[in-house]
Parts: sequence; structure tokens; C-alpha cells
Amino acid sequence: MGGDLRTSHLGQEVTLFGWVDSRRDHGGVIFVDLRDRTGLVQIVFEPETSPEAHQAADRLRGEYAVGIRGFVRARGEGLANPRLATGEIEVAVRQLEVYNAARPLPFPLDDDGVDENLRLTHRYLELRGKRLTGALAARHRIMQQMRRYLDDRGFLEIETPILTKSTPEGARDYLVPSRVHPGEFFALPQSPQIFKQILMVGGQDRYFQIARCFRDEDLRADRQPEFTQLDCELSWTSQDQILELFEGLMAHLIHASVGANVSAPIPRMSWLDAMNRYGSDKPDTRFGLELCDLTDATRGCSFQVFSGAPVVKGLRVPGGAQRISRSQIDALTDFVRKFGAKGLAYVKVGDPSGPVAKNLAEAELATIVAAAAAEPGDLLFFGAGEWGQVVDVLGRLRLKLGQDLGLIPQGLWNLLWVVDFPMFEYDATEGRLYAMHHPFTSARPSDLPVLARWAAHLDEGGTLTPEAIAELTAVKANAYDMVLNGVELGGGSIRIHQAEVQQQAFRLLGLTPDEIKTKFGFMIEAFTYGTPPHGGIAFGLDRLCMLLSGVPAIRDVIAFPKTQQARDLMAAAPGGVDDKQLKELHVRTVVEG
RNA sequence: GGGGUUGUAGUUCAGUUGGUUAGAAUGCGGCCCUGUCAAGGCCGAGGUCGCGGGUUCGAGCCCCGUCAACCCCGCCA
Repeated sequence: MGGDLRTSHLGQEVTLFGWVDSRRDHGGVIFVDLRDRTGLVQIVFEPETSPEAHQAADRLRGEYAVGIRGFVRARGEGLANPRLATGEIEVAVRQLEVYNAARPLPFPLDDDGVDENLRLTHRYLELRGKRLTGALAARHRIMQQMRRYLDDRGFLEIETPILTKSTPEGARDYLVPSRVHPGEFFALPQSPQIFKQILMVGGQDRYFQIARCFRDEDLRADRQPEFTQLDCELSWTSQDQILELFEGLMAHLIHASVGANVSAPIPRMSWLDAMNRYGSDKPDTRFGLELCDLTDATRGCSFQVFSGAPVVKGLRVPGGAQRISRSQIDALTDFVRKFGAKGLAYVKVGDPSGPVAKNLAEAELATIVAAAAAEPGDLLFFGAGEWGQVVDVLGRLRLKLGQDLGLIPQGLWNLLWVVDFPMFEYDATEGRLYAMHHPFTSARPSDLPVLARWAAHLDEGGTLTPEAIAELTAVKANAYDMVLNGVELGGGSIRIHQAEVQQQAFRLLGLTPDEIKTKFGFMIEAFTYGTPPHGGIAFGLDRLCMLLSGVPAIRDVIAFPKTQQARDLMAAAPGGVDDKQLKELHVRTVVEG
């Protein structure tokens, strides 16, 4: 293609197709940069080569779709363009064909500043730009590398249904009404979870799929309602084997994409450690600024906010007393309020006049400073309250400070496994347990009796007592997440493969025996026919491509993304449908207002 | 559901304390030009200041509402 031409092609007769990227008309000679997916090449129209082509080139304009025949020749002395890969040569045109003229574009290609609204409406034009062309090519290569890596290790790529069944738990489903079965609906898959486990029952012992998933939840820069996962499952396996296999895959992908060497094995951190040290289950380990525990140091101190709190934690900013101004602290206080903090206590180490320091005896302050290993000139932020709230707020503050103070080194690819997740979270408002990973995740063998006992307790009409909640939230799951630079790339677990244990898990999550039967009966039954132990993992392909391409949003690695309001501006979807279609589907709309 | 940012020629932006005919660059159109490469020179066209309402003698600017894009909270097993 045009962008591939080099001096090795000198003298060759070539046929090129592409778009007019720019046109420089000198009257007697016309230069055009011809662009295709591979890049630019200069083509030259001159009367000496072809009077017809030269004359026809007069009406060329930007983005005309054209084809040319011509011959490759060297540029004259001093006329090479070092900024083009093809800059040593040019193509003298003998014949020009204009396939399609182009109206002036609504915006210039490759201009990052253009309103995204406009770019999304004309996505076909934005796709011609280097940015998207490069990102899509990178995504293609990542997918090819994934396929090769997994194929080499005996995995089969198998497709699972898009029209499937709504299941409780998890995100809101996208629903598809059934024409044949009035009043019934398919759901689009939030992930192929159940199908891939059934594939294991079906003997397809190493499966993968680059699978489209659908979740009808609100969007973010890294969240689209339809997105792609690399979804994997294998039988006769262990957590260690899975971590090893997939850290190998990720190291391979990072090396192939950005050339960085990630040394396997990658570090593993327990969920509890991650929460305590980084205030996040997906810690960004590219920088320090770790949280410290000040609960003991503040026990019984004179400052009621600390002494009355179940947990007090600190975040020490070295030299922060100078680097962070009062107005910045005010802004940070507003920041943490968004996450439910009542305020943001701080002391400037060595300065006893601050609002918090004034409330503490000298010795108490000294104890706290020592516990935080803080030095004069440091700024020490505090979080006091329930453990989950405190670590969450300080974790978010840590990330913000890391960004604001420029503490995050670029060019690092810090991979991390987070392991030993709790099996359940307790929701006090709803009075029920939720699966932290998903309901198919297995527990550590030593915890199985705990599950069995409380499931039986519920079966006998019992309720979730405080004792049950305490014991069950202490249960650890065989689950693991992979984190890259503070972004959750993927996660998985060793699954439950025994019908009885799966029933217990559903019971503990509050499903009635009837619900279990209607929603998951086929799965439970499948587990009674010789199910291999199995486990798997799924990675967010869009996020991975986003990080490896260094772009700020997954929209930038998706050919046709949706807006934050979940619209496709180009296709103008969603849109209304005919009454006839609705009738066939046995659906009536009720639009308020 | 909530908080925030943005919205002015095709595009990116400027527009003073509310004051006459809303500017620049780029793009677009015409003419000139045989070595440019973001070509150059001359000339020209191009505006519902997102939309609706209000305040005012007077609104791009102030107020209220609304729409859209984006960022975030909630939500996303």
C-alpha cells in the first residue's frame, strides 16, 4: 500500500488507492499526499508525465477517494521529506480516477480538540484519523496475541449465546422480548459465566472467548453498556495454575504492545492488605503514600473525633506542610465529602497551632506522629470512623494526592494480583449478603462447614443472625483480581463444582429454594453428572487496550462507542419502532410525561 | 437520581463593567504560480452567540429553565 513504498520500489509501476490528505497546487505541478491505512505517500501530477492527469488533479480536494497509476521515483536532491516514512520517494501519476468526491469535512481529521459530539456523529470520518486507526490496529494485534497464546496452550475458542436468560444479582439486564413466547424475555449476557462453566461440565476443558457483554448501568470513561471480555475457563486446575497462565499472557501482551518487560511472577497482595495499605481493592502501586493505622495511637486521646471512632487511619504526605496550601486542603476536604467523609482532619507535623493539633495534648500528638513515622514538615491527614469508610476515603485521597503532586511515575506497568477476597459482603440496609465476586465462587475448603451450617440454619427457617454475619463475612473466597497501574483489568475464581455447595451459596445469598430451581436448576442439575473442578478468569479487553494504547477512555479503542447517555450519535440509536413491531412482540410502551 | 465543566463562523478559540457594524487563526470558494510537503501570494464568502423565557432603554455577557457532549458520585455480582 502507499504508506509502505520505499526506495526499494524505485521504478516500479504501482496502483494506489486512498484519500487526498492534502493538495499543494503550484499551477504547473500539483503535489498530493495520498493517505491510506498505512500512511502517506506524495503523488505528483505534472504535464510532462500526463497532461490529462495533471488537468484532472486540478479539481481534487481534501478527502476525495481516488485511485492512481504511476511509477515510483526518487525525489530530487534535497527534496526528501524526513518526516514521512515514504519521504525518500514519490509517485509520478500517469492516470487518475476519482471514485468519490468529498464535501468539506465538518472537522479536521486528527484534531483532538474537536467537540466529541461532532466526532461521534461523524465517526466514519474520525476513524480515518491516525488516532483511531492506530488504536484499532493495536486492539487487533492484542486480540491476535491473545488467541495465539491461548491456542498454543490448548484452549478452544467457543461462542456462547447472546440471547440468554436474565439471572438475579449483578447489573441491570438488557432485555429482548420474545415474539414467539408472549410476555417472555431474553436477556443479553452480562458475561458468559454460566455457559462457560457448563462448557466445563461438557468436557471442553480449556475454553476462551472474546465475548461481548452487556450491562445496563450508567457509563464512565472506562465503562460502556456493551464491552468486550477475554473470557476463559479451565478444568482440573488450581488458583496457582490460573495465576501463572494469565500473568504469562499479560506479560506477553504488554511486551508485544509497548515493549515493556514485566517479570513474572507478578506480586500478590491479599485483599485485606490492599485495603489497609492503599484503601482500594485495586491499588496503584506505582507510588507510595501508603495509609497507616493510628487506631491504637489515638485510643483514649482527648480529641473526641478520634477517640470515639472504631478506626483511625492516617495518610502522611512527606513535606506536605509546605507543598499543600490551605486552599488546597479545603479543596481536598470538598473532595472527600463526595465519598461520605464528614471532614478532613490534618496536622502539619511540628506545628501545634492547627485545628486538630490544638485538640490534642502534646504527648498524644507525639504518639500519633511517631505511629505515622512522620517528620517535621510532613502533612498528616486523618480518617476516623468505620473501617470500610475510612480506608475508602483515604484511598481516594491517596490517589488524588498522587496525581495532584505528580507522584505517579509514567512508563511503569505495575501488575498485581489481589487475592484472598472475602466471599460475602453484608448490606445492612437490605439485611442480606452479596457475593463479592459472584455466586459461583468457591470458598476455602476450611470454610465449607461454615457455609453448610448457616445454609442449613436458613433452611430450617432461621435468619441471618449477627453471629452468622460475622462468621460468613469472614469466609475467604478462592477469587483473584488482576490490577494494572490501579485499574482492575480482570478477575476470576475457582468455582463451586458441587451441586450441594452451590445450593448453599445461593441460599446464603437469600435465594429461596424455588428461585434456585427456576433460575439455576439446569446448572445445579449439571453439577450432579460428574462435574470437573474448574475455574477461570475474565479480562476487560477495552480497558486493557485503553491502557496499552495510552488513551484516556475506552471510547477511544471502540470503533462505534456510545455517549454517556448510552446513545449512538451516528446511528441515532436507540430509536422508536413501529407499532406493528411492538404488537408482534407483545410489548406496550408507557412513556411518562 | 445527584454534583461539576463546556456550548460564539465549517473547526479551534477571543470577545473588557451589559453599550454602535461580534473578531482572529484555520478551513472553504475564486484567481495566480513547475518542487512543495501544514506550500505561497492576492481577493472573497461565511454567525439563530446551543434552545426557550426573563431582567434592562439595551444581553454573546446578568437571572431562570432546558438540551447536548464530557468528568465525577450513586450504580456497575
